[in-house]
Amino acid sequence: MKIQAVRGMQDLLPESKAIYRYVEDTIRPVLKSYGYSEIGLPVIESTVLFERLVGESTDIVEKEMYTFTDRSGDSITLRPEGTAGCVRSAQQNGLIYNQMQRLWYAGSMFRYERPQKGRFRQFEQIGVECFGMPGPDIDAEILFLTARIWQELGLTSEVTLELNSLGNVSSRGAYKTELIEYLSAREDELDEDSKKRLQTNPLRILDSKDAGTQAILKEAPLLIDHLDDESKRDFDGLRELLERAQVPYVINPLIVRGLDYYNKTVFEWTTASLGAQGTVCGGGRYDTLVEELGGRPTPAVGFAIGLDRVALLVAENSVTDKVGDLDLFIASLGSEARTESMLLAEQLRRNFVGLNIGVHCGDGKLKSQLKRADNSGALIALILGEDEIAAAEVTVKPLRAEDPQRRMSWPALERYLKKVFD
RNA sequence: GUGGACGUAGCUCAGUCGGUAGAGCUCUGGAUUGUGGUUCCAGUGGUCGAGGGUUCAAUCCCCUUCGUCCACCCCA
Repeated sequence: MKIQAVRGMQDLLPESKAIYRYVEDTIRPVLKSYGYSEIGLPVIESTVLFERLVGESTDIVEKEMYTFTDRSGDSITLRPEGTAGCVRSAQQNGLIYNQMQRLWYAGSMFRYERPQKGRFRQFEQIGVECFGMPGPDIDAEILFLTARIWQELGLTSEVTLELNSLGNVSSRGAYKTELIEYLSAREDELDEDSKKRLQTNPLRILDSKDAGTQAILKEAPLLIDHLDDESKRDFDGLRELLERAQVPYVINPLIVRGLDYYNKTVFEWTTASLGAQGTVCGGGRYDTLVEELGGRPTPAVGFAIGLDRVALLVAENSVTDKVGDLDLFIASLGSEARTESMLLAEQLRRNFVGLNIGVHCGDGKLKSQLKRADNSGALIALILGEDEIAAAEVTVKPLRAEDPQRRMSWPALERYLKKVFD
């Protein structure tokens, strides 16, 4: 019986890993350009942290967490999302004591779900959390920021911004009773999940995909019509900023998000090209979370980008011109020449930092070595054989130009490389 | 967790109405004792996902299981 990867875990082979790397390398400078600082957070947290902050009745906490008892008997959980840990850390380390913070992090999250395209049990997120700013300016900023990221990745036309406001705790509470009242009258027509949610988490019924439930919801009261004055003012303010910055969006009054901690502004960036897993980025405000952890009341907003999904989009949309890994390939014939080729490579790596140099290891016909040189994308192949060793020279063979190959001494080679690669 | 489709060479896939399999790409060798990208020729490579059942005989039929994909669900 062969051992294979655990269900829901994916191996990123060099080709796809390169896409992830490209996505990260594109996003990182954008975050930096907005003045956000990177923070490193643990993959494991106390189970209670998620129970408390994400919400006991959320699906994530109820049935999707990787929870274990460690050797000392403590209940620990592989983080299913990043915000809780970030809030914990910011709080514990005093980062948000009387100050504003703009933080970001990248890493793996874990949820025990049925794997699907764009959904894995270990998945990668880039998360952003901002503390100490009540909005709506900061809300607009992170939306500008995300829009900028899609721009840089060439995904702007693939992606739509959907916006909603959940209001504050009391206006949402008032709305909730109204919604329950409305839905209870038609309970028989609801799907099974929604019936259950009527008791546990009525707002989640809003984003049900069940056709019957959707039909009933058409007539249902809308959250966005029940906002408190402050939430309404902030939401209008956010909309104005988006419009003036010409960031297109649509209002989707049914966005409620599956984590309990959100309030006021919530949003999702969605795509039509990823099937059922269309949310590529999601977030919103969570003004009560810090307090819930025992801190002072601290307004906060954040979002997470699903790297795996973005990578899928990039793979589908970008014409990734296959750039090879190497600049220079060194072929050798015979064991003496092989030793020399290793030493030459070391010397060149020392003198040409940043140049990617591959050396052929082992025996092998020159023919196949050159074939490999060609596939590596190298501009130039160097050949070292008995003749070259005897003359203290090296054969330089341009692979992408019509120039003929030439023999030259090692110092001449360095002068030549300097000319070619500068 | 529920429903459906699918698992054949490293990859993409064909095929066998039940008699143990084939193509393209890759890789290796040759045409070219030390010269790639185009050709041409040849070769390596498969317990036909795993386990069990029916049968003289199973890659094919049946059951179970694992995995993948799609939808539900969930959300990034």
